[in-house]
Amino acid sequence: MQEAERLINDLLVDSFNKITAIEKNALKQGPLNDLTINELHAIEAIGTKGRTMTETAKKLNVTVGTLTTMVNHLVKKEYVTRVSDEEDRRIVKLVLTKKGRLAYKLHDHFHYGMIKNMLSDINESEYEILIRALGALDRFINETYEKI
Amino acid sequence: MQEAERLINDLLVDSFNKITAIEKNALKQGPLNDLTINELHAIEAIGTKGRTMTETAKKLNVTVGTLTTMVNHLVKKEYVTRVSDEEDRRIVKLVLTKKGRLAYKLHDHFHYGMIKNMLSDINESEYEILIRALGALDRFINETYEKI
DNA sequence: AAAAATAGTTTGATAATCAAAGTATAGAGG
DNA sequence: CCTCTATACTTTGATTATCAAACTATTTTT
Repeated sequence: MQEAERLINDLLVDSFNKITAIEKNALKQGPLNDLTINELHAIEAIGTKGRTMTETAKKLNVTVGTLTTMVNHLVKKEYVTRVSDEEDRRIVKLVLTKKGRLAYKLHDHFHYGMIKNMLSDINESEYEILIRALGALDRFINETYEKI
Repeated sequence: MQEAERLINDLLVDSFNKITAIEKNALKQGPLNDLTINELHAIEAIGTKGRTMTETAKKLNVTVGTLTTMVNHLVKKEYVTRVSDEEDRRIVKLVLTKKGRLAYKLHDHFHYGMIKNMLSDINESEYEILIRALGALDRFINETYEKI
């Protein structure tokens, strides 16, 4: 690998691993310690507006079957409810309970702190450029991703 | 979360999720399809120079016990050998076999292609800002990580 | 020499995951 | 309106990933 590419690659891989570790640790210490990291990510994926099983599974990159068991746990722990669609009764909409929305907010806050720190070196006017750079990354990834 | 921070956060989270999915898929299709994604990452962590159990486990953010079972599989599949240290016989050094080094190279190549493509859409000024942002992210992450 | 520390492994339990089969509902074509 | 096909989800059976705690072997400290 070339020098610059290797640097960026290693920064990304290493950062990602460490973010996961930090997140896991924060979870274990904090008030949401009855959740696993994957369950928390499921809550994140369901979001404040709710999502169907298929949508959520796609966002998490797991099969719908895998999501079913995760949702079973989340329902038992009272973070999520299943609401069946009146129009099309095959569809299950996942909705966060009050407890679920609180978990969402706490996790959101955690991420916000991380990003704010990350951006502390970058001034207001450079935001736009960074967003453009990340947008390019996102476009490339989506292109590749859609081919899967 | 503020607007800009949320956007950057979502772009990053989404990108990482998709990179993982792309990687998993590439693995399943390619010549290394007897490896799971975690085993491949273990090979990546062991690296060309080899690493002890403790070092490797730390790099992967798993317990040494978890790593033991992964290494058992990798030894059975002939990607890794255990070499015990002559000086201190408690220490096990993990070393890639020829097959393991090939897997390492292939995975490395895959990452390189991804990063190269990702950067091809990004112009000079964006590139610089991206590196600064990643550097800041890395510093912040390491600071936080060390406290765990 | 005994005690404490360190490096790994094993064990027992739980969580994560998938592919494939199964259930229920909706839509399309005759 | 019936049948066939497609879609949305759940269940099942199996494998993999993971941890904490107990255990083994070796080294270091006292």
